[in-house]
Amino acid sequence: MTQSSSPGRQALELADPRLPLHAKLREEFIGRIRSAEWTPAEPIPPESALAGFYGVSVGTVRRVMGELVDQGLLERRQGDGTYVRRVRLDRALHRFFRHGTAGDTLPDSRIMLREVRNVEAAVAHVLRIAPESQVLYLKRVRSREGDPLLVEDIWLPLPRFEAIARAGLDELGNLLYPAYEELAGQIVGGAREELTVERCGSATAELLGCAEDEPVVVIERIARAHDDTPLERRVTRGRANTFRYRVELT
Amino acid sequence: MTQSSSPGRQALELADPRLPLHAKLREEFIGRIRSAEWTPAEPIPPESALAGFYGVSVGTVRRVMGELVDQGLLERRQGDGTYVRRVRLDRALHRFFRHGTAGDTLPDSRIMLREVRNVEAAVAHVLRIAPESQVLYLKRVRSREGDPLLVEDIWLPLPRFEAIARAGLDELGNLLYPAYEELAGQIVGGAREELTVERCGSATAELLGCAEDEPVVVIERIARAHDDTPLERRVTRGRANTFRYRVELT
DNA sequence: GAGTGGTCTAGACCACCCT
DNA sequence: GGGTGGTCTAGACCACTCA
Repeated sequence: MTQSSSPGRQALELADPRLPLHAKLREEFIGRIRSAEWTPAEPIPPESALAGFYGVSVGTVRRVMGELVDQGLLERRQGDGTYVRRVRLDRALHRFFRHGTAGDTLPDSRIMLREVRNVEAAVAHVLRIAPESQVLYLKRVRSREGDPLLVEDIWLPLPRFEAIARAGLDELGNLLYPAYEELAGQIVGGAREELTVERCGSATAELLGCAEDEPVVVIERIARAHDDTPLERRVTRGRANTFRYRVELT
Repeated sequence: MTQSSSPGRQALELADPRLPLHAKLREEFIGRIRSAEWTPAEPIPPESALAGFYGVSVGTVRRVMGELVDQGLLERRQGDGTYVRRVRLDRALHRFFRHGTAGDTLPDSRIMLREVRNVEAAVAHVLRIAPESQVLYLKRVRSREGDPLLVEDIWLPLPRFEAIARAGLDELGNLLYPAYEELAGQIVGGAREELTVERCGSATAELLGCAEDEPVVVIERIARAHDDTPLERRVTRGRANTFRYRVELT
């Protein structure tokens, strides 16, 4: 603590000096995640190394790590290391569409359309890209046991996702986010979803096999990188009578 | 640590001895909350006292307290004490009904009907009471700026909530949970909510001032005490086109 | 001013994963 | 066996709240 010129002390002073140590450390760690200096691909440095580097005790590092784990940014694996966590979509709203007796099996997905387009104004706005940009548009239908369950519209900014435009449709498979990471090097760090209800349009009605005025649940998602760059715009629709969302209040 | 006969050691051995100390302590503390030995009305004993009583270090007590705070069971007030937390309904689903330009102001509520009834089978089941029981039924309309926004059906088991049946309607006021605690001594510790969509029935349509086939969002709630006893069944309905629910995924 | 929770340290020992 | 995270201790000092 007398070594005021150690590298760690120096780095942490960038934050408000009135903040407690653990708060400064947290800012520091979040910065490394945002800047993609730490990625899910490999473990971050061990707690003892970080403590030494920043000139703080291991207990303080552990405390901050624990907070970031609780917050969902990091993931600890005992005996192995601590990793930046991949986004977990267990709680994504579309998982609350239920269909018949089907359990938690993943629906099959089929990409009906993939094309490069000029971006619509509303999509450009939420993706925070220029109005004259181009985007990759995907239309996808997810079904269970042959019955259509969900219809999805997906917009990806170009050229960031050019690899997805070029990839074979079989390479994209059932889950898109791993493909974003492996093919385009884009790591999704989080997402916001909004649920509304509307009456089914004719196009959606045909794909879902339902009446035109039947209520549908609409889930609008914006997925972002750890540094908050919008990565994907997605709108998912499914029949409202197959939807049941559960939440615990404490 | 050599005092194996201290009162604390004894008490903690009730749990699985292979469990780490902090896990046993957590079970112990949760037990005291469930049994209502600790209530929101007064602070729980200070950390130092608990550490002494159980024969563990303050750090271990602090760790467990922190976990219970994160989990929403406890609430710390620096310089004052630690309290059992009252349930927080900030995230209750009905708060995502939006109406015109109105901000976050609480809607006015009006109790249209209050009566003692024989319980319906479905309600008896979720309240876990006998099928021949009686319940207190409330019908409530919540409005903003004079426009009806939500219609609520509420069932409370008797005789547990007899005080609510006898109270003046003005004593119940806008918020029911404080009334449950103050008048009937029933402390709500948590709740589960489920969201579905249905078409508006004629009775609800009249109260909400909308068309009969218009989609409505239905929120079914079961509120429970800390010991898991079901306390309240509530069904809330509002027009689906005023509903927008937002969730962050991490 | 007394008592509470909040911060931070230093270090011992354990449990787990890898190769 | 060597390194990682996990548990637990003991104690110093600070910041806040309340009477």
